[in-house]
Amino acid sequence: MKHRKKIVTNVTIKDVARAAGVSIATVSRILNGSAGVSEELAARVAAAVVELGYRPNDVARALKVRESRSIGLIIPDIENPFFPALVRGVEDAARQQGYAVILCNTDGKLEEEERYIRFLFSKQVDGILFTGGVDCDDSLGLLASLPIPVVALDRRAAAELSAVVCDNYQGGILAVEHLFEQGRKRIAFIGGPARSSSAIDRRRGFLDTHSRYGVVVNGRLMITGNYSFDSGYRAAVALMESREPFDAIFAANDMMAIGAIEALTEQGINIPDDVAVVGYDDIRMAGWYKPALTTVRQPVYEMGMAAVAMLLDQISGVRASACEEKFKPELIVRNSSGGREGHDGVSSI
Amino acid sequence: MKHRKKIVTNVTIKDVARAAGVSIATVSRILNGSAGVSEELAARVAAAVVELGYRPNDVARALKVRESRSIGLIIPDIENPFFPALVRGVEDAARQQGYAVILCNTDGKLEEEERYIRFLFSKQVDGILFTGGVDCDDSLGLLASLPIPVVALDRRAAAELSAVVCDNYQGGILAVEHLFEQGRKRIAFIGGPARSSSAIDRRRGFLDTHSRYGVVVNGRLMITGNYSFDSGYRAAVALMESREPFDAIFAANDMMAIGAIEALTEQGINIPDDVAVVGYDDIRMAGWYKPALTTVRQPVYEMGMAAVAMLLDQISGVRASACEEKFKPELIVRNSSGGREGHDGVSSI
DNA sequence: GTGAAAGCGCTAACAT
DNA sequence: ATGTTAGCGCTTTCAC
Repeated sequence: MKHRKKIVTNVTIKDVARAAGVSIATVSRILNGSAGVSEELAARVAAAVVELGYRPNDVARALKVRESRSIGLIIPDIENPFFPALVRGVEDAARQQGYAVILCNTDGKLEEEERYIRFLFSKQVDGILFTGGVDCDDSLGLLASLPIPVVALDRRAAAELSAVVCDNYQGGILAVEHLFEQGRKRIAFIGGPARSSSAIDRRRGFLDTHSRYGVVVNGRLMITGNYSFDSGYRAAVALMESREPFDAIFAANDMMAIGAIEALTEQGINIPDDVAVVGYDDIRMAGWYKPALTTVRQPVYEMGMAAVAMLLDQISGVRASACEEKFKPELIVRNSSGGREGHDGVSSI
Repeated sequence: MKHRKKIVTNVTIKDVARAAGVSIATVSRILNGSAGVSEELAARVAAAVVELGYRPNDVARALKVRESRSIGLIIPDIENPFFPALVRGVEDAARQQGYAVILCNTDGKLEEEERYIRFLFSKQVDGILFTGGVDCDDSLGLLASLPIPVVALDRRAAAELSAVVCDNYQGGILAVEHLFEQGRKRIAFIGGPARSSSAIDRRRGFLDTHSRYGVVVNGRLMITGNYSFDSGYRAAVALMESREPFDAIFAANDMMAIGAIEALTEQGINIPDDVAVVGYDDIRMAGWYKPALTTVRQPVYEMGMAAVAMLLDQISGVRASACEEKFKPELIVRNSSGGREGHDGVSSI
């Protein structure tokens, strides 16, 4: 461990100016790379800076220039395996531009969302990245009322807000087409919360693909879950108890798919021989699970990065109007659907 | 969506004062709940606040009182399944006290750690929660040189820093005792990075328990990994190639345990009949994996909360000197070690 | 009980 | 090219 002087009192731009024998304006100019400063003074100031261990006070700067170089990131729950990659994408992009990201977990609760929105506003964040819960319309209204750029993540653009999403409709199509190609005809659907835009779009993809293939959907094979393991488990139990025959399940996320598989397996039903299962998201566990889960991948990390880029464009005024960036989902075929990829070993990690 | 007025210009304490017909000092007193303000003025100010939609500017307050009510949280990688629960614990505790948390991913790289430490210092965070990489001694030195409270997380307290840890030595003991109780005698060890304090302590628990049971350790059964799935996989391959007989593996984290099981299973080795496996951490996947993983759980969420409590104590000056809080690990018996818990279904979720 | 005023550390006119 | 100064929004003495 290198020895370092303990900094006791915060050293300010004033101290640097005194030490270098210049005015604070000159120090500020040099620090900010403004043009028109002599080599000599620049050197003297630079020396004083390292000598004193000076670091600019960002909150003073923020107060002066009305820009905190920080953004808020509101998500339901970092412990939900869908979010870490998203957060990492956001953080990487933000850091690259010198922005701090303040993380906010709301559990999708409206009151927490609004609490955090106000909190972030007080903190003077330059923008907010928002992934709300199912009933986030009120929050979106509050966001729209604030004079801060906002981009919605993984939620369809509402009102005049920008958004970064993945094409959930297309994802639903991908899943069902794959199942049809495997020769499955009676596909059960375990959906997400009724009002969630992602859930709605995936469901629409499911239904439309059936029409397009001329297959009639059995409504009793459609169940609504809430994206949790438990709801997937319960959905599969309900499916079995209904005694409606089915040879496949498309679950609107991986957690529910895994929950369903657990329930099915406990009853001696073989995956994929008896029932093929396709999930959604391609969370990390999907590749390790037995059977390895066929799923629809969203480029979550990239979406996080894109959202930051869009937000910063808005902050800097490059982009004024609301816009939507839509990513393409990708079908990842593994064992649970009986796809031909076969055993999914270490190579998939 | 409720209708809300779009706030165009930021309204300041001055506007509120004018609207309420009082001085800004009075507004400030009322907002901060200072004693000695008349009911009447308080009401008038409160009315003006809602009328104008006023929200205090935290960065001005921070500049004035030299306290930003934000803390930095430095971790290697939020995508590592160990960290989400930690981060959530930190965030929940921080929010409860009105603190914002700035998330920083370093990938355990020294340069990123130092970059972020300086960044956070400039941002005037009131304290830093630090989980460094393997070689974080330099970072710890830098941290110690700053006039900001710091608590190390999941790392043994170095220098004069406070720390929140889990008893890794005890965890190692738990794992090995369990394996001995299952009648296993030839236990392989897949350890973490040589200089990581957690890895060292778990290893020490492994070794000491052997001595205590009078079992001599076969050095060729001890392999060093880096906490990744791949390194666990490779370790198991090396173990098999060594042709040393072994009937159990204690891996210093769950990812390596799972990697090892994949490698073993591919060679037709049955878990737990041929080889019992115990992991460490109890990441979420451990309960879902097949076979469900016996592991040593750390109370990660609680550790995150405790770290915030300790940090805030230090910030407020309640606690001046460095201290260490050590949590107890817990053995979670599942199928991979042949423990008697039997099938681990939905109940474990 | 209330107000006037100083000043936190910085940037950006403006003046020289 | 460099210095002087006002002021960002707030809290907090200090007077009254």
